Amino acid sequence: MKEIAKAYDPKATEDRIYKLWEESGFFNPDKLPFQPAHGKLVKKFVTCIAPPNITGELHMGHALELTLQDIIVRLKRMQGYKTLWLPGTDHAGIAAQNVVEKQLAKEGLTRHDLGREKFLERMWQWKEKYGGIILEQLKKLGLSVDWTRLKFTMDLDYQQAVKAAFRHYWDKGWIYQGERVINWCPRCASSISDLEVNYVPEKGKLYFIKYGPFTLATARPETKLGDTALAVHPDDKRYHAYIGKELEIESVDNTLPADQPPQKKPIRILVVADEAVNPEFGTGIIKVTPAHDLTDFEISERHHLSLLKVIGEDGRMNENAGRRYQGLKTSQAREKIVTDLESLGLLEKTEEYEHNVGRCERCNSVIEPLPSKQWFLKMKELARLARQALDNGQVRINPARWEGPYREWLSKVRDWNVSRQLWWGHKIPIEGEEDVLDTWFSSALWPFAILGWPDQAELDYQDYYPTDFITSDRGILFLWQVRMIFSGLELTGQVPFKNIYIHATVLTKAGKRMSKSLGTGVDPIKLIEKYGTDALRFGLASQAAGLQDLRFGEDLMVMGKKFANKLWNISRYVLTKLGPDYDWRLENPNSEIVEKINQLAKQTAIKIEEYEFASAANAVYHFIWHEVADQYLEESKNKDDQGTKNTLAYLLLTSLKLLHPFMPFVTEEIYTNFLPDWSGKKLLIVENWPG
RNA sequence: GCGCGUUUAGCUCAGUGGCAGAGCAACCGCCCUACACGCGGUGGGUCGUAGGUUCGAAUCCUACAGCGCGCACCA
Repeated sequence: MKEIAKAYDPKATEDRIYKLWEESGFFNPDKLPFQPAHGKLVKKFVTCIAPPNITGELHMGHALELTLQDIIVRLKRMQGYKTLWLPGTDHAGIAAQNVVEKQLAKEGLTRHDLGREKFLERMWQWKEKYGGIILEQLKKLGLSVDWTRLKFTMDLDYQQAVKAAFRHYWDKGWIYQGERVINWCPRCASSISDLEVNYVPEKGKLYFIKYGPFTLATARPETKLGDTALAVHPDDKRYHAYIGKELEIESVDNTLPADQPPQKKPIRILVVADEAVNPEFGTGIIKVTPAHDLTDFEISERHHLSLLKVIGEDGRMNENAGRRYQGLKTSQAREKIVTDLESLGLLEKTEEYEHNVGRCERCNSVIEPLPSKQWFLKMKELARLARQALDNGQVRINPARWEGPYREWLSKVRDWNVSRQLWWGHKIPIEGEEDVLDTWFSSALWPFAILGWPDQAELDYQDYYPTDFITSDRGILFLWQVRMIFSGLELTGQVPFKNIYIHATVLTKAGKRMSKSLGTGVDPIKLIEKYGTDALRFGLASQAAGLQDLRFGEDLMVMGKKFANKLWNISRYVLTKLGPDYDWRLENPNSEIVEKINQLAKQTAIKIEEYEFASAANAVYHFIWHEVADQYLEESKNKDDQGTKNTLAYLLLTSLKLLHPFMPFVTEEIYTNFLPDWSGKKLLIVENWPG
């Protein structure tokens, strides 16, 4: 028997043990010592690594998510399931491109200076470097993923999947090109998704402008130049007489040069009735600027109004704004037109006002809604499929409270703008088309694209699709999970996974969001260096209770570290007590505490499967520490009979198994390196789950 | 505006109808040959507020408040 150190040392252990697992091949389900002949279901797990962030480092949210997933994966493997967890990275279109563009900016360059080809080379270099760092960090977390199947969303075979999916939608007639109002980021020079716009409250002004007989309130007077109608609520009696009429009103003459004094100009404008107008707000009448407001655009579609684009994709007023305003930034144009209206007596008053301004999630620029020629995917049928999957129980969301938002999102979803004016991504597979697809279009194919789809004869696809489970942060339920569900249903005829677990959000001790830019981020790798991976994993799991967000403090790490050490010393004691000649080939001994730990094993498995991680972790902690160590071990000190020895051996072995999903390193280290060899001993990672 | 979550010991949180719990922190005593990353012990809570249901409420219902979040609006 080897000499066992007095304290557990994660640093001397973790990398060595991880290598042992990798060399064993057991992360690969096809190489497991058991194959599914023994009648159990083939069980699969598939996940994607969330897109790398700016620095390419994992954050605490990843650490929690991946730990919980690995707990389930390891449990399932020990239960004898053929278990696959396939690692990979996402090319993260706009986010990744922005990072590299920022790098370039430091060198005084833009992507246009490099040209498309050179720029993409830079992107690939960046991907190799930071994608690689992320993958190393996954190993540090101890994740039991199958590295032989590593995927990237721009691998060649993945590109084939993207093309096949696009082709499928195209053949169905669901892809169309349209000049529609979308969220435009002038800095990224691309359309962005509704979900990537952050609305932040900002102080602004509300301008009350005279429109003939009415006074209208607007926060964006410069869009007045793009007005094509006025709108009131159909039930608003105040304005019944005007509905359907075309009014002649005074406006500002935008054809004059900027340096001349402003003059009035008569314009004609139609009044329409539309439900979208809130009669309570302001004067109950709105100006309709279809080109630069999403709501207005929808009103214009209902009433077949024309669309006048006055703001260009560079965020400046264009030729339609008239030569008086052309070329000005929207903020400058706003000042100018307010001054003009004021001197013409068309501005009634100005009020201070707090409203929400849409900003680009990636670069914080103010979003300009504007009409743009983009590719769209019709969502009606896809949304129906996704809703149906939840209704008929094909897919379950846990905690169930997320079902409401899921349904709500689907009921309101607009057609999906799938084109992006970026360089980094999947090119839209249409002749002569320069744009790329929204990152989420390819991410939506992940569970089946990684298994060989569209080639349905592919063995992995046949063996491992559909998958069973995915876990995720709440933030990407709509961006990702919903889209995987409808893509899976439409393209493969099956839900891509049966269960979604939405885990808690990791907050700072003060209850704030963890964010690198706010300086409230915590680096899990640093915690691992300080406390060990097992401590981090156990600390997180012991607080992962589902509904409640997790306020993170290092005391959790302390608890985990102490517990790993406690287990280590329980092992030292038991091994010393049993001595080198003890015969480990034994059946379950009969005793009360053996009954109890077997029960605990059953309960623990059930709790993990029901995502009761904290409850599972704490029950195991309490039992091992207080019942096994404080009571049984203490009592055993005065005993020397065979029954006690057998019980001690069984308790140790079972404790290692129970804790292995939570604390894989210390348990495997004790099992493989300190337990004597006996027939039937293998790696703990593929030991059978007790009970 | 609509909705969701949350409020329990100094801190972070379990506990979902039957005597208030854990970890950390605090205090007292212990290096007892597995572990001082430990052992034994102590103190500490009107379970957010008000009402209701019940033999019995931290737990179920209603209202209110604080904190957090989602969706919508954002003219």
